[in-house]
Amino acid sequence: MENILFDFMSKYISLTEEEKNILLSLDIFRTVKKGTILLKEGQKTKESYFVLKGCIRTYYVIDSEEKTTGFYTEMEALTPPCVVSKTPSEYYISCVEDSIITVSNSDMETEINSKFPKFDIMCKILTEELLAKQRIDFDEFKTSSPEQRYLNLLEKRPDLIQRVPQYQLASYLGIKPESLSRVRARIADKNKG
Amino acid sequence: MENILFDFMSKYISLTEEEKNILLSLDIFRTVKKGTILLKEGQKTKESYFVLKGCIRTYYVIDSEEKTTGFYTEMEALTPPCVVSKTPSEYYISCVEDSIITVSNSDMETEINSKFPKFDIMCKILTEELLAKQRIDFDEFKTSSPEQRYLNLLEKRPDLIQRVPQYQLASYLGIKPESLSRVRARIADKNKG
DNA sequence: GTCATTTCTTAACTTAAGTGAACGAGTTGC
DNA sequence: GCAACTCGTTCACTTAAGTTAAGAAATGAC
Repeated sequence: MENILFDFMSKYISLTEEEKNILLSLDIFRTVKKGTILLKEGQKTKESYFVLKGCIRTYYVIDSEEKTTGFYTEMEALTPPCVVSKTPSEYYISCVEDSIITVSNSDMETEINSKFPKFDIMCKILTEELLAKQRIDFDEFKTSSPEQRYLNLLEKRPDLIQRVPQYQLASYLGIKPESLSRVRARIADKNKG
Repeated sequence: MENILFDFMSKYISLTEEEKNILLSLDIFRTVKKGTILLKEGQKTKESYFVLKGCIRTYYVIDSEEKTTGFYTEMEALTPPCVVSKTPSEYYISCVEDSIITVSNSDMETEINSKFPKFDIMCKILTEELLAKQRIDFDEFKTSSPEQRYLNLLEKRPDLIQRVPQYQLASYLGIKPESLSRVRARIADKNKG
């Protein structure tokens, strides 16, 4: 379990055994059951998450309807905007599957960053990469139709379509579940002839 | 002109006269005419932009149609994703209005950051804030209809609707110019009675 | 296993966005 | 001034998404 995290980190920085031990002593690993709610709307938190195994999602409740806006799977990190803005959360975070994650809080990160410049450098690189990736995702979303977005997802994250309920995928694609059903039917038709 | 930048920076860090002079010596200020293209598709660059006055936009050309995905106005910074990924740019950047901007390259930033830890801290805060803000913008986009998105823009960036051509706003809202015309007509109707 | 609940699909209908074309207002160039 | 262009709007028509409702399929609880 720990090795998954260290392997990931080794892509960005090299870690000594001592540094690894300090990370381990922080007791950040958690196993969470499917359906567990990690964060609720209105709640304040300083916690960030990193998914080692499984899948978590972010969703809003608008007019008593769930609107899923993000899925985080293996090797993906999530720092809720409310941690940065220091305001109550606008959305929920819950586990789509039984998952293994790390949970760290921002005070803890500040302390580690000051002790280990390496760690700080890694965070900076990760944040910049994430910003660029998210910018591109948003651009793709804006410039394509629901059907194109579904096909795009099928190509880039085919696993999501298998492991996540359709109604959650629908709002992730910016449409209603009924529309997603039709999109899928339309595509299946085309592939037949 | 310089003071606009220093005032902005002073919200995050305090600068000595010496530090200000070093920044000035880098010769990063540019005035650019409306229509100037700062970056072309396929081009490689290490440049980041910060708008002191005016407006620049990012757009893709897809099937020989412009798709505008972002506008950057006073006190907004833009580091193209291609600078982070070190690949050719997927989009264009051009000036919507005569503008005053700063142009800095990533080597320069690396050097300043290593000399002035303060600057590095500011960059980190800015990047994290931007990531959170962008995440929320994307979520709002996904969870709302074209009409709601237009109303949202009217509330949050009313200036944009005045200073930017409608056809550029349309793709920014994820729709065609004809649809934006209808949305506007619909809203005007509602306000009459 | 059965029952209850949740999730997915289908259908009929409504509403809005995409498409192709035309028109007028406003610019720009010469 | 006039022609050429750009831009925004409108229209008629097509296509697709939203809505409401019903039922089938899958899942979970016991």
